Amino acid sequence: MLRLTKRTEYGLIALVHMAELAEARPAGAEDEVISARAIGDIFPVPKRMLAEALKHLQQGGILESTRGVRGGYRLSRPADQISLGEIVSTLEGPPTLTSCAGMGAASSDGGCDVEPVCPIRSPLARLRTGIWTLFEGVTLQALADRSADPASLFSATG
Amino acid sequence: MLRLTKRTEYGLIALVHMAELAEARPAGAEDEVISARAIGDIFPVPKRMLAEALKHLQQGGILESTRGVRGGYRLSRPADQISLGEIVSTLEGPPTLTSCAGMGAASSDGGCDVEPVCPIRSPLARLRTGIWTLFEGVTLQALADRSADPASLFSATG
DNA sequence: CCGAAAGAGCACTAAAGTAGTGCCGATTAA
DNA sequence: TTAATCGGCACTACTTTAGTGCTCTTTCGG
Repeated sequence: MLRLTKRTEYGLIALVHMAELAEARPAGAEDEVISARAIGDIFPVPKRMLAEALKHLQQGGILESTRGVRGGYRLSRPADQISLGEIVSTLEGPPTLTSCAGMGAASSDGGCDVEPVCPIRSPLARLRTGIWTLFEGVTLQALADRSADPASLFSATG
Repeated sequence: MLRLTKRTEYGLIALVHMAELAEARPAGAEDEVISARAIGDIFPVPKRMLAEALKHLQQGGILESTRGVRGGYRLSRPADQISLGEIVSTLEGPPTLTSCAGMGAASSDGGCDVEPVCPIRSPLARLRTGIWTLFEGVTLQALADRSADPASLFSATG
């Protein structure tokens, strides 16, 4: 029922924490990293799941990793250039809303029987775009800025 | 991953169809009903699932039912007074986005361990409100009006 | 009264998705 | 060399979802 997965939650928690770290960091220390273990010590979440989320975020280009002792992760870009849409899309795929989302009209995709007469396909696709726009309009920076006016979460749509 | 259930899809298909029927109906025939079987004959969906969805919609006050031979369902209100939010909420509960949504700060709800230090609870709650606002802003009328300007799906936010 | 059509309720199975864990390999600083 | 760390594969258990079966109740029409 329109719920994010735990892996996404854990990834978001870690990302917000990393954004806050980056904010507080002195100039010249931009390449400082934090390990999955260190994050797991701060937040009471299953460490392995957290590591899974971080791995996916690295694969998606949101995090950069350094291996070996004193290795860890850091944001690949400033937090205001990372959208919630990109994060969610990386961790669990784009929101589909319906099972037929993303399918062409071709039947070769093994898709929806209703498609030829479906009265909701098109409007729901538009709704999905609306939701997606919300996600794209929220930056990691906005998520991490806890002192901000609640209304400022959405950069564009307000 | 942010997907509606099949039951919700089937319910929406039926509702849109019923809205179109109501639109085309002559004055004085407002209490005309359509049976679950008849809808299932039109759209290639599992008839029992469709019936489940209609039953829930009746329980939620969106549909009215007439039992017995020549019984069936009809919208309990004009289509422009039924929001997508109400429909989705009836068929699968309100969107929660996170597992901790809707929980108070009390620990008695068996809730989230992270809550005391969770950095994403509050912003995600706001995001959830944003999504919910989208759903509330779409009426069954707008869903059913296929000739309309695509931009008019959302009555308020545009 | 009887039978058929229709909704209402309950319970069940099977498939899919999610949460979480185990294990081991590769890399790198000390 | 060792230990910390990321990286990849696979596996189990649990929950949700999809779909079906059966029976009861209501109501129209004969």
